[in-house]
Amino acid sequence: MGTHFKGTQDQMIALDTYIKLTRASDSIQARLSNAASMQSLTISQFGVLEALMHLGPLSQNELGTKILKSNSNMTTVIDNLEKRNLVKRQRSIVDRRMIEVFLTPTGKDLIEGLFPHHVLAIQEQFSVLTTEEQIALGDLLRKLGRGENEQHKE
Amino acid sequence: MGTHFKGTQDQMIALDTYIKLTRASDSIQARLSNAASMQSLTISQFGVLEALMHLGPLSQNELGTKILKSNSNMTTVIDNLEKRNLVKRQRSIVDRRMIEVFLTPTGKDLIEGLFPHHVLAIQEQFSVLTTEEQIALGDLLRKLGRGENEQHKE
DNA sequence: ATCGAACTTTTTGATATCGAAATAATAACA
DNA sequence: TGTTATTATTTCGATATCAAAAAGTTCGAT
Repeated sequence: MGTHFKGTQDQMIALDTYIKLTRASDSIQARLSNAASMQSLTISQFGVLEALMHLGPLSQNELGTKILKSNSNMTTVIDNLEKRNLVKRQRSIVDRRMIEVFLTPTGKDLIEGLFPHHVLAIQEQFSVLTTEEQIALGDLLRKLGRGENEQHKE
Repeated sequence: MGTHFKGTQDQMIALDTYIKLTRASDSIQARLSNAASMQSLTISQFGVLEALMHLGPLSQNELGTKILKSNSNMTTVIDNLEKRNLVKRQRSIVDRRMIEVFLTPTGKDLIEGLFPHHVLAIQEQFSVLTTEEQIALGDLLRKLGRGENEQHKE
């Protein structure tokens, strides 16, 4: 147990697992960020391009929901993608509050070229685990991500 | 499988597990950031104060290693903690390249007051998993965080 | 038809985060 | 003893990230 904390057994295990979760996620993220498959895209930029590739044009709000980022952050990320001519904005005709974000041909080519390499990089990162371990891990993470125990409305 | 990607079975599982890892980590982080136990501290600020509380004075470089952040980032984080009088810098006498970072009395009181609540918040987040599940999860995450398969020097 | 609630995006101001280059100090070694 | 390599921190410029407030749009309910 890598901690200097003295509490109940239950607390120590939770704290230890939390530290491992953070470290594993940060480490994987850092390794993937440096991978050639990311070119000069950030994780969020990559996530936006990937969502547009798989799902077609989306509003900024929808994109934010997909990649778990705030709306104000989406404005910034889309700004930077637009500067590089990878996406285009277009006010929605049906609901003028929304802005539809599209891949440009350049953006489409880029993400379609990078994505397969990205998958290979991920596959390699996870190759330290067997298929069964990955599935078991995914199950535990899913429970954690959903976080069902919500009886704490302070 | 929540993905729109067609690849080998192995790739799809790795990609799916990767997405779950990212989402679980982001979700937990976001919930803890909003918890009362964080007061107005960021995750990194909290991590620095916690390390200093448990380990005593450390150099910025050591702190960066502990919380997995770059040296230049540590300069910024320590700057902001210093502004709020929670830590103090002092050039090391033995090696004048280093800066020792200390908790001020205010900083010490703050982190000692917050830490137990932080542990409770983490314990609650992880209570969706049994003790055995948390231990199993920790084992898988440890392997992943270490990332042994390093035969990819391009 | 209008008023107010709800929704989408932007702006603003603060902090985080990195890599690269600059600066300063120590260590290695010839 | 110099000279070079290494190490620790800072600065700079770019991007990310959030919450809160502002601005514009739509919707609901009268």
